[in-house]
Amino acid sequence: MASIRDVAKAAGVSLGTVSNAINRPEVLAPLTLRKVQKVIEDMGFVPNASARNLRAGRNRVIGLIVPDISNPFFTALSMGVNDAAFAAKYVVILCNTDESTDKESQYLEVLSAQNVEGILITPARETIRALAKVAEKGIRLALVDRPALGLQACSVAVNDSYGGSLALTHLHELGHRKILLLTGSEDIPQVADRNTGIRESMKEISANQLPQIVELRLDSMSASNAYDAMMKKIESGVDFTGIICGNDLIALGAIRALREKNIAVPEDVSVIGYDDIDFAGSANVPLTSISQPAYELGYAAAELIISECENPERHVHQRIEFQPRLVVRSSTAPTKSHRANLRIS
Amino acid sequence: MASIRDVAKAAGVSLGTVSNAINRPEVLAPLTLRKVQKVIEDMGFVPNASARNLRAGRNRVIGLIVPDISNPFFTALSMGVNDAAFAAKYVVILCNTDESTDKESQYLEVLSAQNVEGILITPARETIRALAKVAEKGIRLALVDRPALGLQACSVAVNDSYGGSLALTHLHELGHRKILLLTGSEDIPQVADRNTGIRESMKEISANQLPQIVELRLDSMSASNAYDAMMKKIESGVDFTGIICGNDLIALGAIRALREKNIAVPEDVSVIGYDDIDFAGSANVPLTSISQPAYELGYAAAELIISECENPERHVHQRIEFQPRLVVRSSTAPTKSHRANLRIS
DNA sequence: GATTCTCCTTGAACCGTTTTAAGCAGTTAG
DNA sequence: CTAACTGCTTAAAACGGTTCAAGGAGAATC
Repeated sequence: MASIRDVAKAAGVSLGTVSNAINRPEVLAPLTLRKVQKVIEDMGFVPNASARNLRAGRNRVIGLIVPDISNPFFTALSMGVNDAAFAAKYVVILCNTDESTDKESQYLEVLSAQNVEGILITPARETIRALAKVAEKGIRLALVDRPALGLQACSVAVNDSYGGSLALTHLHELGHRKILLLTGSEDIPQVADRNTGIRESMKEISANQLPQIVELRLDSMSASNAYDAMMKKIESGVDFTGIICGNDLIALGAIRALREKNIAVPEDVSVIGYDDIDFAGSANVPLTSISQPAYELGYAAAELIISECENPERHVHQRIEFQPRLVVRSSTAPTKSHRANLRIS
Repeated sequence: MASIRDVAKAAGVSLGTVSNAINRPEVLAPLTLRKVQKVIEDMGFVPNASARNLRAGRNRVIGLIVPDISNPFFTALSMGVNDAAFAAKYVVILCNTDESTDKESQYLEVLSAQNVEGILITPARETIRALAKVAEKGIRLALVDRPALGLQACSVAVNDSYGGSLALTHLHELGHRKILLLTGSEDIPQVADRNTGIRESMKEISANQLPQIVELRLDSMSASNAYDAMMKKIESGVDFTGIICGNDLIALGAIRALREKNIAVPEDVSVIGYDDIDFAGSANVPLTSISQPAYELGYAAAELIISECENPERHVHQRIEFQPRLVVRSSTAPTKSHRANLRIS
């Protein structure tokens, strides 16, 4: 491996001059510059990042910690992060926690040992303490899809409360009065926020139209888990006409269970997902969902943290909020009685 | 940020002793060891990875370069890599090339500047030269889903030729004699290998049953691209009863186009995908597909390269090959004439 | 009591950069 | 003619670890 010394020797200049050729070409005499550049080119010299980082205290690496990369929402998000990082010549270490707080804190430690410049994280649960510890070490943080809750950090999020409200309002307008909420643990802030949104929009509904809501919490927000839970639920009776799901994967799992039990979607039961993943449109029953700009979320978050890294003193923490959007497809429909009512009126 | 010198001073020992406490605890007197460990604990000291790497030439980082992380096949693969790396206390830098050779070589350079210990790559096209250059710099390589072609490197792959053969044989057995091959550029080795497999199994078919194959090559193996191409193709006439797709996303895009043109799948046209992504089962028309053990592929590849990094002298390059598997769902069916024949006989 | 052996600990060299103060040659100003 | 300045280049000091030869203190051997 060629080092800067080898280049210097080959070019007949001092090592400092080579360094200048790389980092501050403007201070060199044009002739020297060209000579050195040629040698660099010829030898295929690439500066050693570790040495560089050691000296400069920077390494152009950021970490991204997500709960489940196989969830297309996070895949899209991570692509946004990667692209923004690439554009700024940064590199991303991807960490997948499987929604385990244990793995999350282990990754936090690994990343801090790696001396990454910043960490983008979608905390699985309440892990403020572990985060605060990392922040103490001078590693910059940005929270993705989650408010900064007292931490000195940027955050990028989707207005989940509004998203929950969108879902409920949609089902309500279609006449649904018995709604199943199929979601994850309330420890997950997004889940909690959406529930808040749902409750808030309940307040705006007149008492005689008030829907009744039953909650079913899943340990893990995966399709297979949702399928299992749903199968059980159906066996113990279908006392709902609409389902609001914590994400699209849950919705897909639920729909699979409903179909197997010969319950038609959306004729018998309407299902609404969340995230609007790429597949939502080409699913079995094309999914009505709440669309979140996942890629943009990731891109914005990466830009934020990189700008903080590049310019720490000028940086002010900020919160960027994206608005979710209702995408109506075929998995939701008016209830039978609602259709009848419409016909009458 | 505390350095090893601060720890040494606080513990009243030399800096070398602290280093030993961290890396070779067995050489220290138990008393000294405990004393130093306590100080490390108290100060929350974390060794600087750059300095460590600079000196030791190791950093427990590997790079993973994939053409399209939003493709669930690669998402699963990357989870396998991540999990294997995590288990070995390694960390993964994920690079997504969008199938661009340009981006690929840029990432190769970035990773080599970062001094990663190894690179796992699924080359988008023929990029042996760029790879050889990296290998020259002493960075270990392993090829994923692709043979090592003359490079001194491990490789992990699925028997693509057999996969192609599976697909063709399946359609052939269902009576299909006019088959559309909807795939990516033949520059992509996987594509080429599957085509080879298809050709080989053609040889085993008696001449009077020989299917006729038309190829349609896509620039990019995405659903939307397949949709567009398929729409055009249909408009110029449907002279096929079966489609073999380069991957499941292509299959989904194609099916969407077929449905929009009121061509029933599988009644009018059978479609077979490749990869058997999670979503294949809950698609619009549950997809018949060739299943590849993506997660295992990634896991095996990461284990291979990590073992090479840990034990370079004892390591011998090897090639692990997984076998694909046909998963029959609802997107393929016998042709009408084949059904008639069956009834007669 | 001197010599050898063990077991720990230490000091110093080194990894490959960036950075800064100093040096040098030629120009300009006084 | 000297002094100050300009424009480049250079040597040397970090950065924070790892590693290894060498040293020191006891214990064991002769």
